[in-house]
Amino acid sequence: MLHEEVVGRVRAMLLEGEIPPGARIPERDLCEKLQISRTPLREALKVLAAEGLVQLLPNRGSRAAKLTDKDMRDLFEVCQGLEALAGELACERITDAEIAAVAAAHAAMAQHYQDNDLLQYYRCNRAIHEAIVTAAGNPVLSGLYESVTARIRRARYVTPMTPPRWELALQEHEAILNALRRRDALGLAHILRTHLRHKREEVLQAGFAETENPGVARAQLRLQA
Amino acid sequence: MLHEEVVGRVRAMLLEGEIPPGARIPERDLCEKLQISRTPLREALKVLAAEGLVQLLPNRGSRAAKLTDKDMRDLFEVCQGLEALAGELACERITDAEIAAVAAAHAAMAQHYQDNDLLQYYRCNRAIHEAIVTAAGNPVLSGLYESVTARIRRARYVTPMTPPRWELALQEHEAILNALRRRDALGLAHILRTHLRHKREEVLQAGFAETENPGVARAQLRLQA
DNA sequence: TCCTTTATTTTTGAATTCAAAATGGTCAAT
DNA sequence: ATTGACCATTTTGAATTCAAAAATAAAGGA
Repeated sequence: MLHEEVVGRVRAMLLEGEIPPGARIPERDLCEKLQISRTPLREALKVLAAEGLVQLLPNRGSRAAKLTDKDMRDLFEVCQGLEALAGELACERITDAEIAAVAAAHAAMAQHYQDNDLLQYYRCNRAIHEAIVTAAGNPVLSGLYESVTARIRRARYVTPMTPPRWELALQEHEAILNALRRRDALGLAHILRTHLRHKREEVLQAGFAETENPGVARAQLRLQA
Repeated sequence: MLHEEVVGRVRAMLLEGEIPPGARIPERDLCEKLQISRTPLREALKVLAAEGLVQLLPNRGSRAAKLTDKDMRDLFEVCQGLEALAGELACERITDAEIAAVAAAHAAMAQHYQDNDLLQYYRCNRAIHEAIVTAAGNPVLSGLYESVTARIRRARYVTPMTPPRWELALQEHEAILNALRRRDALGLAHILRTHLRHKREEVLQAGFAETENPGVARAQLRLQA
């Protein structure tokens, strides 16, 4: 179905930053680029607006949602709560095979840490957290988590990780893995909460939200190109 | 804007049960009823599908989502987690005025309990929980909570409350209020979790009412004929 | 020169139209 | 009588069209 396809493509463009936060989205241009008519695109925009990725302005079109500092804090809080919940549920339901998968991802991540490969490290990190959420066996939870993390990821293109922070993160991950192995629900929930609080502090401290307009100007240019 | 209006109207129809779970939604009929063209209605249906209230079948139209037992359990689990998070946050941020409001609602609820007025009791109950979520001061959280509770509410039109259950619920609410007054975040989170687990047991045990699916009904009729 | 006002163009919101897929019904064949 | 193929009708998916609102450009006056 075309509709689903379009939602996916546009969502990807938003998450990849191809359409930067705050950028206006001229329907006609996007239609041309995607080779579709306006009808399915507009449907997709409404859906993405409901997801919080797009902002609709009455009679003035839509723009990519721009997150304020407060929005970011809120998203992190919720993400934290969802992960803690996922951890608790995962402890009840996770299989040995799934734990092994998490352990493998953790090992790979540690290796990337040694190699100082930040990008690959992030990939593994995300895989671990997603594996835990999946292990919770709750599609509703998975859906909300996906939605929230997508919005967060979109805002921070790059997080500068100081060495001590990085080391701490790794230690926390080790603790997470151990709690999972012990199937210690409360312990895991607690670790996940502090782990994410640390990440939040990192991101918020870095100051992701530039309120200047040059970014918007660039957005228009890139979209036309 | 028409689009928002339509989403709201159709969502209400779904939540009120005017469109029962599992029912097919013929676009043309609904357009006629709402006096609009198909375009805005279809946009609305896509949004509601993203919210989980409507199910889209490729080339076969849409139907009101029908929740399975598992879906219900998942929703409750998430709702539980969200409320616990809201409670923790509320303890940090709630004002004395807001606490007073919760206390008032609680008192009213206790009165309705005395009067055996289940409907009004539910109204107050919901108001209390929503007040706590609001007091968390996190719009992202509020949005997700709203979405999840809406889906839950849709499934259970009526929950048969046995007297002992009801009494227990009231006691738990008393404990919730006290924890709020003490601003005891961990305590409140714990109480909210058990409180909602009890409610979930109630609902799941009752076997939430399944309204008849027209398609199924017709199939059965033809079989008998 | 700058601001206000008006006309033109562009863009959005929603209805209509068109094509494709599915549904329902009829009729022949076994 | 039941099954299966074929055609008509309905319904959906997406493009196009039309109207209204906003943005832009232009002209006139202080």
